[in-house]
Amino acid sequence: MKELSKRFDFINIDEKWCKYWQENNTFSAKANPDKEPYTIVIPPPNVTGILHMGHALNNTLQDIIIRYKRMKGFETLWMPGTDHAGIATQNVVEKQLAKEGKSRQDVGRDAFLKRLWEWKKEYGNTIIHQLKKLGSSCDWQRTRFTMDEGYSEAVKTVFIRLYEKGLIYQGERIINWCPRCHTALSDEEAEHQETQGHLYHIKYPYRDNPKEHIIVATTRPETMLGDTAIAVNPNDDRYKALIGKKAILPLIEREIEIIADEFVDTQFGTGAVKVTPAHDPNDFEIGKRHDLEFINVMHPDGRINKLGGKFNGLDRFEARKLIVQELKELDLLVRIDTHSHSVGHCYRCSTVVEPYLSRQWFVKMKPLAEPAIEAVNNGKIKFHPQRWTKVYMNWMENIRDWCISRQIWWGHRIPIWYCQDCNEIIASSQDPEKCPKCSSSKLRQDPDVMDTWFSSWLWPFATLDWPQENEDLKYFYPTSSLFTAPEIIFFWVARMIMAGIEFMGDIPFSDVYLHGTVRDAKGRKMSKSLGNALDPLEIISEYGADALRFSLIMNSGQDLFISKEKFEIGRNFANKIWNASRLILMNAKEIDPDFDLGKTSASETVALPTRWIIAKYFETLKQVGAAIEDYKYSEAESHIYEFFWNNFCDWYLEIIKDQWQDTTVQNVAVKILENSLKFIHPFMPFVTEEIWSIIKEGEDPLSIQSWPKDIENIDSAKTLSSMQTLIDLITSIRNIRSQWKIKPNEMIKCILVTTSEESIDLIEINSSIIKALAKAKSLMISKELESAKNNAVAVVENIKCIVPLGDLLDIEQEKKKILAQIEQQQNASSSLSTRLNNEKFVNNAPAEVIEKEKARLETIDLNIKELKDVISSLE
RNA sequence: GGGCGAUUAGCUCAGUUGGUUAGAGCUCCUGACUUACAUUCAGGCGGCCGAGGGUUCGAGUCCUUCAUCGCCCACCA
Repeated sequence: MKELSKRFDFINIDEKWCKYWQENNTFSAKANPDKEPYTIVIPPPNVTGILHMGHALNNTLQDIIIRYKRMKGFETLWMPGTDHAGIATQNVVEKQLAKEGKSRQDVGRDAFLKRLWEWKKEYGNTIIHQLKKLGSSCDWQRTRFTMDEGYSEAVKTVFIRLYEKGLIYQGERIINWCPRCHTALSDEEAEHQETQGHLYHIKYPYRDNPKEHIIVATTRPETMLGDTAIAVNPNDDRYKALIGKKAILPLIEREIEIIADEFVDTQFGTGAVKVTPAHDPNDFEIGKRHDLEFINVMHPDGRINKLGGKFNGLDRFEARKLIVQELKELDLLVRIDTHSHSVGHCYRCSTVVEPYLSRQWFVKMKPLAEPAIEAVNNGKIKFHPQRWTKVYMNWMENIRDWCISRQIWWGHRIPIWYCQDCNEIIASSQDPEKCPKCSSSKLRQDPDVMDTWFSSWLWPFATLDWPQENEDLKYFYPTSSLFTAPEIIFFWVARMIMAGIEFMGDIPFSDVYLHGTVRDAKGRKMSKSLGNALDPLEIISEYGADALRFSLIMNSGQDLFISKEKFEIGRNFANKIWNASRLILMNAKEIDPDFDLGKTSASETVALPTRWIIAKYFETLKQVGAAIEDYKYSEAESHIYEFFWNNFCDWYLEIIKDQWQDTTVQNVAVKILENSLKFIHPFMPFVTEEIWSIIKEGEDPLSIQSWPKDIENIDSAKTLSSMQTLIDLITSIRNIRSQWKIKPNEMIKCILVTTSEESIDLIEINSSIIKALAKAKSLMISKELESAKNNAVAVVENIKCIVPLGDLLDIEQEKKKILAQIEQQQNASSSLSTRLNNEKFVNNAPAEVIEKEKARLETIDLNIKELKDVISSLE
């Protein structure tokens, strides 16, 4: 067997295996009738994306389960890909153009799109490369993009089907408009932030009595240019008499009516509201109810248009300033209150969103939502942790129609054409040549593209070439589980469920795992603008990909609070694995490839520590498997960490340190190492793959090895408890040694207080034994407790306490300590016996609890007796 | 305003259906250069389990009220 290098060189090892897995297509998946499929689709990162901690966490989780299932014998497909991310991507290229002093309109749609595709070709794979560095075991040959040709086919097909079903309609609405991106945003895309603004109180004079006025309050004075009414609550006594009266809109001098509407809150502001139906969603509703005029005073870029009179051409915020100033001069401004309210911001560029009247395409969601609610209600789809079910339900039950048109160029174009001659609307998945009604060839395609999510919601089946039918689609759909962040339950998860049921007739996945948000140590979201983002790639180069993965998962209960030091735990653990392997490889020379751990553990002739570590190993194997199946990854890691480090390295490898000549010991160490590598592999693929390749030179890579076999009913209770006794014994001896700073070469005397008749033995422990103890656990070299009899210490299985004597011991102080202990134990004893004499307890508590309590009482009483003996012996 | 979650050691978190003396890791402190590993080893300190009330033989765990924090949704003229 080869040896391991002294240093764990993760940089080269990461790179080596990353390359190997790709060149050999280790993770390619095919429909295979002999195996059960296990499929995951990646939440497609934005094509503009660069790897951040959220991706790292998300993909590590997926990789753990997919590697685990692969080793468990499933035909695993992890489908990778990227999302075309409409606005984000368009932004990137628009920025490029801006540097050249051009806008997208300057270059024109076709040329602009061409540049976008060029950009995509050049830079669009960045995130994919980064995901590979993480160790993600995707089937990379299948990498898909939401604007692939076939994928576009799926998007169009879906649009047409919904259109023909009557679920797609066009309508005028106040939508969230980003004046910078020039596009509509869905409600989910408008991020509301609490903002310190102002509430302006403005006088609107009455037409018939210009000296009197009604005062309205507004946060956006510039919208007054489009006011077409003033509304008051019909039950508001202050204003009842005014209903139906006319007022004059200042600055514009338009005559507007005072109307009554229940919507108005009498408590807020002045109780009178200016109504701007074209610029506010509520006013829009009021406008419809009262049949008001809709006056749009703004250009799509946020500048005031010619309906704004002399403010024509000014930016909305510029106009606000001027309007306020002018009102002041006219003595129409009563006062300005500071007012905190939440303002929508574009989720892409953070520009303040403008509620804007425009014509958009919508999908009716209710009919799609119903079966999707049912699928979760009847348990076909499960959320982990379960509490997210409520969040999903809450949204689905109050679902609103989905605005799917976007006024940008990068995306799937809406497959709708308008006939210039007869105004017919044509929906078609093929580009139509003439109007089916009037045969005119003057057709114009709708300029808008679809919301990016309108393609992502098809991801689980469109990536498998739907609407084409093929073997892969049949075999791998529905997928198994989905891993994503809770933020996109509405955007994506819910919509995928609806699409899956609607178009495939089956749910898209059965389990949804929602992981936490990665935050910095102070609990803030990691973001570039805050400058608190930790770059996963930096961590990879500094600590290794395995360290990144292991540490992230270790912290992944709920939200993760991450700082750089947290990655040390993973780095240290990888290093530990490396060094333990190195030690074993240096010493194990006679290896039997068919060595059977199960049989060895059952053999009484095998030394206790060996039987113990085997039992621990099987216990851990079970725990790790169960935890993964149960989506409890950090728990799985704790079991691994505890076993490998605290049991295997700290105890077993120490115990066998001078027994390497024993072939059983060699084989056990190697076998346990090999199998541990297997169950560590999903968490830390690189270091385990490397060590495996050295131990098992010439064999298949670890990634496609099978998961270790479990054995049923290993009876290890006795082994575990004997070993525990031994560990306790050694630990207490060690403690005493360190407590009184006894040096190994000193002769000391100890009293061993035992439960045997001799009760108190004065035993001399010579320096060689102390030295042995100091060498950590060497007592256990002896195969059995009995055979260690001559060693004087291990003779006594029931040692309760050990008290050293001699010059080093302050007897008075020791006595005090023991007396305190006695008191404590006596208290425990009396409260316990009260409890055991309580009828209700005896009648109600389960038998085993009572037994335990009785045993505990006995032990305590025994302890008291022994402590008293110690006291008397000291005197 | 509606919903969800959290509160356990200085910090970050575990803690099964209520059942021994509430556990880890990090930090801090004390020791050890023991040839796989100082990215190490052996120890120690540190807890009225957010507050009050209730159910129970028994509550970190169940119920209730309150407090503080976080997240999501809606509204905010």
